[in-house]
Amino acid sequence: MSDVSLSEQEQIRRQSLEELRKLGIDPYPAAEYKTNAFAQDILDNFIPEKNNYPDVCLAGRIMGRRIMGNASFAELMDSSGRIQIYVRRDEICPGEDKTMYNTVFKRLLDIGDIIGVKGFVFRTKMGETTIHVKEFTILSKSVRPLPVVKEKDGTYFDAVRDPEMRYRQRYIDLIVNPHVRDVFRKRSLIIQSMREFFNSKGYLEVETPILQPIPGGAAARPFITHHNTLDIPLYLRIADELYLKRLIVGGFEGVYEFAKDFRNEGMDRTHNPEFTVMEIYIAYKDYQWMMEFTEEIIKKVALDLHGKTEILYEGKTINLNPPYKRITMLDAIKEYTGLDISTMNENELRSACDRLGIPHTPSMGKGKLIDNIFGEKCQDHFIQPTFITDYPVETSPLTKMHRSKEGLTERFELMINGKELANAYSELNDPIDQMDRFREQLKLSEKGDDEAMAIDHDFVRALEYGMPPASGMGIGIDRLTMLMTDQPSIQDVLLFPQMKPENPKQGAGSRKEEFLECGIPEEWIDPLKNMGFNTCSKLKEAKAGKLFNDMCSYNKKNKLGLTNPNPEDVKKWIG
RNA sequence: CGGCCCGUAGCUCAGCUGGCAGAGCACGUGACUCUUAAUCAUGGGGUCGAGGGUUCGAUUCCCUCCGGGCCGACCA
Repeated sequence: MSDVSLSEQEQIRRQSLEELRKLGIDPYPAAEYKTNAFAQDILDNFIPEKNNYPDVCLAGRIMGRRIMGNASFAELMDSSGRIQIYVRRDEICPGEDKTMYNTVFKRLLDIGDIIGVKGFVFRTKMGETTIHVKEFTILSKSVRPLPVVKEKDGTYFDAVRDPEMRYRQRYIDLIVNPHVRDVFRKRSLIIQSMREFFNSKGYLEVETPILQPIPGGAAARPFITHHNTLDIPLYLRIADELYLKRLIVGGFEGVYEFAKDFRNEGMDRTHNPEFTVMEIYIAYKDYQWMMEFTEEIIKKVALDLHGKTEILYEGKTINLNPPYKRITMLDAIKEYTGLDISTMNENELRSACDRLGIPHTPSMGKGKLIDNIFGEKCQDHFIQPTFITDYPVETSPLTKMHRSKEGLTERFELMINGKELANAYSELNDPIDQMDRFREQLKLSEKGDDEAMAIDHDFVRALEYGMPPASGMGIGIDRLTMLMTDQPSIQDVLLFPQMKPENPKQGAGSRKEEFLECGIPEEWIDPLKNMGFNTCSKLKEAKAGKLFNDMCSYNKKNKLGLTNPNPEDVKKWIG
């Protein structure tokens, strides 16, 4: 019984599956398979003179085969890497019955199957460390052919590069592009390195709500959802800042969270709707202290990952060794535009934007205009790590006013490779000022800024009880990972980046019942769909004679063994 | 949201100004007991992203749609 919607290769593999079962071999055994070695360990540590791997057992996926008759080589890939195995007929099958080799190994196994092998390690004439297999076990049969990627001297042939396949079917990407697994191991290491550092300082890792009644802590459009029992809207968090600061009010010295945040905005090379941010808040510190702390974090991550602070990103050498350059936002603008905007009012800023050719809208306040000038004219210049400090109050509603500079706040962003990597402040802990700032946001919102923050009354209430002076900082983990692993796109550092839903290969088509109502035998429904008649109405457009002929030849060609319809019935279906 | 490019066998990709849909790998069959992008022989495999239009004839030209990429806009 063959299914014509499957490709030839898939059908053959399903047949192999049946043959294995007939031979009494379970293609998906339940039992634990105890291994005692990994491929990479063997490759690294095997010494032929010592014969130090006389009895190994390992499991993995078959990635390539070279069958020469009564002996074969194959590539086995486990979580650590690839190793060659050597299988000889008369050792797999010591007796008269050569089925295990001739039939099972040579014919019924395929690239992609997962097997376990037992044997000893040796080195071939060609000098390759290889497992001489004495016994193998099928652990999982693959019924869908894997893309075959071959490699010689570091050059890959037919590598899967199609981004759509790589991101939609990440499992394939991980199987056939070994360096991809490395990227995600490094991502894990980065997080581990930071967590270690924070824990060593005694800071507490916490978890705060993802579903929030008021999405606060950042300027962004949220995702909205609905809670049925409470019958209220809830928002997926855009930041965890306001909750973490409540915990500082609560008396913790330092709290941090690796948080998934969600922003309902555009997607591109550096933006995914859900992304990971590490936010940390520490009592009795200010943003000056936080700059040094941030330098330490970045340096430690670089050292833990690469053993050095010089990294290469898109061909550019970036030195992450502190101290990093510091420049105020106003000085940066002065340096790259020649304009001193420190005394300009909103109208003067608008004409400055016009002169610089920077677009702006009436809904933009003073802060956004300054931010725009910086973003357009300055940001790209900061390739080496640079702290941009002292942001205008209008774009920093949660930041303490600058201790000495009017209209500015104690805030910095860390720029690396022209991109914002971290954002930090001396946290605003004056509840009256905070309430005023929220009200300013409300005005912006009325002006048409749909990203202005909503007032979080409970957060203000918390501040009213008194929050110690504190400094907080957020690092984009995805962007940090891109930087540290030299990946060009955020999709390359997210295991499952957001994609539009995939188109079903052939539209849903009419339901089975509709075909049955037309009088079409059940066994013919799928074949008809495969012939292109997805819907009953489409079928009715066909000519009866041609349809009858097509069905008979389709039946014959695909060896379906169905009863051919008779021409009279076909006429009736079409009506 | 706009501009440019892409979608052909399981995978990587050819396919010219419109004329029977191709290659390599993979797969099937046969040979081969240290190969390594194994080799040799031989065979099968396609809704050319979907729908419509022009045409005697469309993978090719035109339109619409779907999916993807790059650049820009919006946005951190």
